[in-house]
Amino acid sequence: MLPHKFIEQRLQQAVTAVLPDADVTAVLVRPCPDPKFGDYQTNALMSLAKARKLNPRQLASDVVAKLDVADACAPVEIAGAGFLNFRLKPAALAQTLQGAARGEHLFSEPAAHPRTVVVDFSSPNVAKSMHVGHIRSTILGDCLARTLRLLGHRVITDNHLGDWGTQFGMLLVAWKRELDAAALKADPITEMERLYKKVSAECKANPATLEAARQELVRLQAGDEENLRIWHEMIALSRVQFDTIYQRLGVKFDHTLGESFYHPRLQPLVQELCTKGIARESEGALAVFFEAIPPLKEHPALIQKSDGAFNYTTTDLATLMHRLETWRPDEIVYVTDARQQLHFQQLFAVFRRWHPEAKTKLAHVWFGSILGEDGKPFKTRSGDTVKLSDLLDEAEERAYKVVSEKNPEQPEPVGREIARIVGIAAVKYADLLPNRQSDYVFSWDKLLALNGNTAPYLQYAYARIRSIFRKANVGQDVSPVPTCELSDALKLDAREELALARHLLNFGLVLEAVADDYRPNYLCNYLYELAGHFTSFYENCPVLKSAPELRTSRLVLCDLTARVMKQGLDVLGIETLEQM
RNA sequence: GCGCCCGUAGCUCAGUUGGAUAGAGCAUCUGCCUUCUAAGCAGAGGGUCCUGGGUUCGAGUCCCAGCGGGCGCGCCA
Repeated sequence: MLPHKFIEQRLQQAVTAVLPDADVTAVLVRPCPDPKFGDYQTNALMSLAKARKLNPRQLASDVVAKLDVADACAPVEIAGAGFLNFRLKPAALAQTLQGAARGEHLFSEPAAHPRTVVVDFSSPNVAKSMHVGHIRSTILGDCLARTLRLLGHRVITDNHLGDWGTQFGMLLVAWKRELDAAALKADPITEMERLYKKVSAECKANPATLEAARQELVRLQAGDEENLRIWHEMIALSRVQFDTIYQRLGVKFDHTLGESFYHPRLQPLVQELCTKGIARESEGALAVFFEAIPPLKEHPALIQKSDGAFNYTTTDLATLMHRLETWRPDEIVYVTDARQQLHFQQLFAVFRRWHPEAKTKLAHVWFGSILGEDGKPFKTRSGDTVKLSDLLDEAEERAYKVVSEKNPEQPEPVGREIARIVGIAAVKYADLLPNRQSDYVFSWDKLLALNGNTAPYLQYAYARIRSIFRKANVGQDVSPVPTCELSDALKLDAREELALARHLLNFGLVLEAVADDYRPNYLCNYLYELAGHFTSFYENCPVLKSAPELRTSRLVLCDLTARVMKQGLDVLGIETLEQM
């Protein structure tokens, strides 16, 4: 068991011994903010004492009297207003590191109670190009899925494609009237976007075109053969584009069930909501009202439009039901931008009223916008949305410039491959580093900066470690992370060694925090600190030139750092490089 | 009008159940490459955490009011 878990368990037992009816789930152990206090601390006793009007220092000393952590810690210290400070015994620290070096763990433990979690993210629209608006959902969602998987949960990723709706009526009109077959063949998305742009302008100007679009949509929904064929073709062409992007990003989905998949379920669903008295007629449409929920009182959810068509609340309800029936998840996570908060509040509220018995946790994980350097929504110079493929191309191109400047003698193909990995990593990292709820300003210079909290910096730290192993002649180059020989005792004496070692132990804690709060930026910051601790160690503690025993000990530390860095970056969806 | 979010160093941003002396990068300044990749390290300066109240042992974090900004608010998704 990892030390902090051990301490936490013993601490909770001690608290229970002193206060048998206390809820100990919030009695947690955290790393100390300053190493001078120790390795771990708890401040839970102070809030516990406050809630019960006890003297916090007295409670702390009562708990300490019942607390036995001597296996792992030096005597526990009561500090300040009632903190408990824990200091790991050197043997406990070394033992944990050695367990990791033997491959028994990598500073995290599988969840005690694995859950089934559906993660819904990305969701691009058919016949349109993926653009910057999809990048955060895609990258965040993928990262959360990876984190949950690493922690031992059963994760199902589902890409809810926008493949149904009014836009297809318009597209069908334009497709039939003025499709440029050659252009379609050359660049399908651009042609479909051209068609859509043209016809949607026409619809605004000319009611007859709008009516024609409506009729095409009705025919499509009624199963008209030609319309279905065209629609299928649009989906197939779009998915080629999506798959290309996902491949570049290293993102995979277990399922891609578009909106159209749920179409047959919508009518019965609406029927049921009406029969159960949950939905009712309002201004010609069918709506669910939330009189009992103050924030939603003024915001009923429409589930059928006055023209009889369904909207996205209806589809999302059907999707939700399908997921419950198919996968029986404990939790469903929706990764979308902030503007959809009201929608998800409504969706969840309808569902709770419909199925009050359901225990499934529903989480809307929302994020802010990507802004240009002018502080306005990120656009190209000409004012168009930035295509994701262009963005990734530019990232790789800019990364190549940096790479070849740093390493001019590198053969071009090698440089290109490094640039690909660095460029994609930089874009992803820039997206994961800010608190997801804040808007962030997209800046190439910051993204690809070689110093500061960026992907290249982390990758560089990793590459430096790997370089040590090449020079050390331990392990083979084919194995990205060789296991090095272990001595029985790690020698952790230098300040830099201890700081690095202690930081390694916190990896699992951070992963859990990421999963609990859906915030990958915690992991970004952890890895940045890890890289910082490592480079300090690297500057001050020679590895290869040290005496044999110390050399081995330091190689172990290097190896563990590399493994955590690689695993951490992998969770962020970022590849590592053996050489930069 | 109502709701959600934001306001932290010159700039861009972190800030884990409220917790110990508010952090990082950039920019400015000072050192460090015959030594495992200097894409680096060590150090310095720089703060009314928007304002004003409140809660309490303790508030950047919670509550109330105000100011400034972004977004959303029935038939788009």
